[in-house]
Amino acid sequence: MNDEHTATARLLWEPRTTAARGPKPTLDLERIARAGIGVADSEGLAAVSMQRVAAQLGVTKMALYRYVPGKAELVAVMVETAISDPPEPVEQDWRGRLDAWARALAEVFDGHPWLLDATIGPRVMGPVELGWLERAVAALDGTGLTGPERMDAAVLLTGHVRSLAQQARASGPGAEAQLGALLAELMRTHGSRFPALTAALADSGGRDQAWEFGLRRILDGLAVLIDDRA
Amino acid sequence: MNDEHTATARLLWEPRTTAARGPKPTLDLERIARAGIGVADSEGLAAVSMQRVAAQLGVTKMALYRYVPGKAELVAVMVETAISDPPEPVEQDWRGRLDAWARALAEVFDGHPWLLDATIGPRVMGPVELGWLERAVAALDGTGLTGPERMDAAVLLTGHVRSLAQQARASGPGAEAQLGALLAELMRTHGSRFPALTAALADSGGRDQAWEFGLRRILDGLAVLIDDRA
DNA sequence: TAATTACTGTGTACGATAGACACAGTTCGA
DNA sequence: TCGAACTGTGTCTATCGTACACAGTAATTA
Repeated sequence: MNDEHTATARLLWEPRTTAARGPKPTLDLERIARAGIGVADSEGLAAVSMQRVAAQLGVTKMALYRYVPGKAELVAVMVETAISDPPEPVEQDWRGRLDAWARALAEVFDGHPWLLDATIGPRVMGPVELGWLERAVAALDGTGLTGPERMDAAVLLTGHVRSLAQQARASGPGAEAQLGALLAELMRTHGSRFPALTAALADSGGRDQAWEFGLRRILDGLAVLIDDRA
Repeated sequence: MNDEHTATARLLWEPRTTAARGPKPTLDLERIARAGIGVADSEGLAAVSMQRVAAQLGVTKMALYRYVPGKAELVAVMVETAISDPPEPVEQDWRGRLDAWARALAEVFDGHPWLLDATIGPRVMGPVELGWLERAVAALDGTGLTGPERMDAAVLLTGHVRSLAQQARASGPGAEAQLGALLAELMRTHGSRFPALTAALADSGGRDQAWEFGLRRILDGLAVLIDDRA
């Protein structure tokens, strides 16, 4: 029962207790998290090591273990810190609210691409992350959807944002753009094995609409259900 | 230019050349990949190390480097091998085809949960993986959608499948189910900060419909667009 | 047949990683 | 004033990916 998940939960949810005795701590959890975020932002999550973060703060790596049980928990705190608070709900209908929510979430992933790596797999959500979910569910209040349906809609939207953020990272600026050239090369050589793909890539009217396209489809699909309920 | 991505591309796309001279190889790429898949299936991607895979095959870890340039490429081959070929397209309308496609893809992720970890981030797709994309795009032939739109729809659907597979892993059977208990505990303590979530979880009619819910919403959204075109 | 050449798997070595543990210095409460 | 609680540090181990030299093997060539 007392495994790593509960340790993470305690770290993310329980209030920090200040030590009564002993020397003043040089650091605090927030500063450590920010240092880690700095490294991850500029060099990726793989570059985040205890050594690296500690060096950034002018301390030995072992000092960090006074604040964090292990690296996994450090990353969890980094995630919770990097996700800024969800935006204030806009005064519109459910569609406008969800639209704004999705765009704000996309901005978070855009600012910290490593969040995609750090938030994969089963894990404990912190209060800030749960706050985002709360906002999405709240945005659907008064639509006639049941509780589980509102949850499912939020999950669906989150999935789209994540998926497109990942896509953006692969085809975005920087050295990764070379991946596109590689794919083009492969399609030129083996294109005959993928006729539908070749055709689809050929008539490229306006590109990079995947984000708007998916968002509109999802909201349209929700609208069908909501209208049906009314 | 000659970086790791091109090495992966060569490994995945170019035909294997057999050595003219020298001792008979004890292994082949396929066996190595299967060994890695076996480890990943039972103990997760984190348990896949060169040592572990080599031991599984009765060889030293260094022997693997005769077949694979490095671990990253090994994982790429594992991915390409674990994703079985896409299913034969069913004889139905676009909606039936996409529906079947999505369910088949979900089964792949269900059988190899580590694929979620291994397919994150910018990377080179192999022929099998690209074959899946091809099938999804082909399923939308004759719908009046443009090429890019068909691509975007495929990406949207893939994102949903991935997202829900991840969700399933977190709340699925096994020791991870404890995460749900942890979340419930947190909601009991801090529930007042998340009123909409609390309400949504309270009136839980039928649970675990997120997969069907999302799929239906996406297909409905696509239907709106397709009908609009006609 | 003998020598050459290309390829195989192995053993050793190195740097980087996460983390356990003992220790000395620091601060507050008794 | 003394001891308890806490701090950051130095040392140590196990594990990881991988570079490199080496000896054995099989086909090609002389």
